Amino acid sequence: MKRTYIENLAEHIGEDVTLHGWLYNKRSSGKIWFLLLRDGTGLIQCVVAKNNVPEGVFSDCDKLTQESSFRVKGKVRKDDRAPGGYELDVADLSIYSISKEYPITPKEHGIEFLADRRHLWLRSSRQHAIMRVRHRIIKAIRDYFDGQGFTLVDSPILTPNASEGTSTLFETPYFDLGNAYLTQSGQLYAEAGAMALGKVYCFGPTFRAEKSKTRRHLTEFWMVEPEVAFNDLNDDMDLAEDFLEYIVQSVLKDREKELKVLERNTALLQNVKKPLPRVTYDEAVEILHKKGSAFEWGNDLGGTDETIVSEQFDRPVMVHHYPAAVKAFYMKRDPQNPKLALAVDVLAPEGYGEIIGGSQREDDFDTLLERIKEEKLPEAPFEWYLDLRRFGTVPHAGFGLGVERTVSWICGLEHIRETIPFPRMIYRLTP
RNA sequence: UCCGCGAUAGCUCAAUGGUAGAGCAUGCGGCUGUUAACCGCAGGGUUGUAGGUUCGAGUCCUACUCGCGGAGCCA
Repeated sequence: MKRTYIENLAEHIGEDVTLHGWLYNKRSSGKIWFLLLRDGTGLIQCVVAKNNVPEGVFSDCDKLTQESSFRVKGKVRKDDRAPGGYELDVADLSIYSISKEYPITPKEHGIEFLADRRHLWLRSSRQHAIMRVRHRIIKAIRDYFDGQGFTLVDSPILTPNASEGTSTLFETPYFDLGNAYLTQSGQLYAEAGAMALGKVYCFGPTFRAEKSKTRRHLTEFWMVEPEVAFNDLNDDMDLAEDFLEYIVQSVLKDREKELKVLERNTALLQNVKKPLPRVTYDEAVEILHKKGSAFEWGNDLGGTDETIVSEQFDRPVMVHHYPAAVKAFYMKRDPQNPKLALAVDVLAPEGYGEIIGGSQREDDFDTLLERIKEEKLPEAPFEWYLDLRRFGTVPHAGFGLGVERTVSWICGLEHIRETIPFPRMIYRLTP
């Protein structure tokens, strides 16, 4: 008999099917077993009545422990008592493997215990839902750019230098060429791509060796970075808001069930539509002062400041024209006011903070060289980057979206460590 | 790096300085509609480590280890 998946059972009502999976939980009542089967696509309760199955099958049910694997044959029945709406009346069952003392019980566990068993924790319904949302977000990202005529130009992971100079990077010996560093951003390479192909994006893992110890940080995370030749800051913001709307609406449309498992208030996500509010850094500082903050002009917005600003809006807010001093060397200064950078951060609502950071890039050779010197960066590794300004430089802009922060926000999670299958944090390298 | 909190059964947690306990999980028994099922019985402990105070320390003190949360940095 051909295999059927739980997510497709609606098409098989009244039919005999064979399901393969793992035991999520079971209950018994003397001469009847209720086996909750998990197959990766969903959950279904299988009902085993002693009188309806061959000799031996009923006693096999007794041997099944949590996460034991088995296959089961039976008839699909619609049942309003079942959480999924369907049940399976079992005619036969055979065991693949008996699981011995599965550590993650259907009770509460501490975070360290679960993190140590991340490889098993992924089987639980909450983690299952998060991974499904994550996948849909990544698909939306690719669909969006592919559908807009962007070309994927992946940046290298091993790089000779820091792209922004400030962060602490992971270092590794590289043959006779000294040390290589794990990339913290593909942006500089994406700029080269944009000059070659016009509209590009890179999408891959990035690494930060900073000892950040918060619910918003990982040492290894995924970032998607579009870069567009001839775009200015306003074009950049237009792209960011259109992109974000597409991602959120795609998830709402295709992952309703998963968001329900996560008990996410989707009303707040429905709001994520164009246009997103745009405020200047100056206006953001005004908001902070109005709310009683002692924030000083010239500083970067901290986590708490971001939360106060984003609380004033019912959807993500774009903060632009930051003080140049707190932003990276490659960001273009505002011609109207050289103290400001043509930069934008998109802050997610509900305290989730910065999910996008972007800017128009410095396209003038002399100015860019000056910035590199100001930041005391070594010039040699940036020679290729300066070439982009030597040979047909044009205005261009782009941004980076942090995938895990986006997943965390859309799922409404407490901590970013649940957004990636195997999180890497300052004190966690395993499993 | 700095500040705060924590570590007791496999797990989640209780225990006024005076005999270390419960629920879940595990094992055995009962139940033909259970929904983190329920009922009965049983096994399960070097209280993170090392010192100290005390007649007596899970509890008080010191140091260390590990973890959690926050700051800084950032997506």
